[in-house]
Amino acid sequence: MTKSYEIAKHIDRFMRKFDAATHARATQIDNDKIGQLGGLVLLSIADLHPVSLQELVKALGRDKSQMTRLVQMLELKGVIARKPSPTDGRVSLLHPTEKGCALVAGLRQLMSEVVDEIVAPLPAEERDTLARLLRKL
Amino acid sequence: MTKSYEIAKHIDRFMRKFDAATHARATQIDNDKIGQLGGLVLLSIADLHPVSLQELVKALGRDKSQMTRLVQMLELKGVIARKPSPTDGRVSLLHPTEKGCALVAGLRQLMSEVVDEIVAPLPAEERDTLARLLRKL
DNA sequence: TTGAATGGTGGACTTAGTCAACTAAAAGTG
DNA sequence: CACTTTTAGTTGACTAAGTCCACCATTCAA
Repeated sequence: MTKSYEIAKHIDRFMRKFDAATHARATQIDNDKIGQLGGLVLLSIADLHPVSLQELVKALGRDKSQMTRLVQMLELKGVIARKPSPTDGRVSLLHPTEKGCALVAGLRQLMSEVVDEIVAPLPAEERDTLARLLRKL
Repeated sequence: MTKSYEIAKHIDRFMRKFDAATHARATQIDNDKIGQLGGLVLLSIADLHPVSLQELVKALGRDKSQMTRLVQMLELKGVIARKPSPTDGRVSLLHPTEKGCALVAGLRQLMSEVVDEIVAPLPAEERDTLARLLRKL
């Protein structure tokens, strides 16, 4: 019987490994220094655009004030832009710029590599299982 | 075919969920404000003691300077103590105090609850699979 | 139409994480 | 043995991430 709290440690180590691996490679591609989280936000915007700040907050589970500042930073660096929502005067809809799209392509590539690398010790079948389980949660 | 970088997002969401759940409950038990990471370190010390700082660094994948300060904080709060290693004049070996042990019991309980809760949507069999896969990585 | 809910912003703060410089005790090598 | 190199740990200074709260402006609902 596995002590259930051991899972927490496994997850923590897994995450650290992931962070370390992305961080190590990111310097080559992250010329604008949008950072780890900035990259994640950019990827989400690319996937969901046009998307509101609130939707990003829900998708990524971060605080809205944090998201405000991340989005401002991304806008400043010119990788995303916003235009006012036609139906709601409060929201602006976010979308990647051309520059942003180029970066997104690189990030996706990088992410895939890192994931593949970390998940390498698992046979293909178990890899799929892991992905499926994570998706379920 | 799942885009492999999607896994990264799943993992991120999973972690956020986990953090939120522990954070929400921790306030009830964490009277000394040792914090999220402090709790993790304390748990590791309880599992591995007597343990050196260096071993903790490896076990948790954090920076050694960060670990120094976390350990200092835990010592200050009286949940762990250190005694010099008899065989190596550089290292001090860490172990939980009585107070620390009591806290550890609570933390383990809390962790288990959170894990169980998050993993609840999975049937028991898949839960085991997930634990096994994480352990492999 | 007024009052509550929602989307977003800003300030101030705590916790995490990183990097480099530094001490002191091992450990390896001639 | 004297020497260099490693290793364990500490400190300072800094950046990134996360939290909490007060605050507008718009929209929605009684």
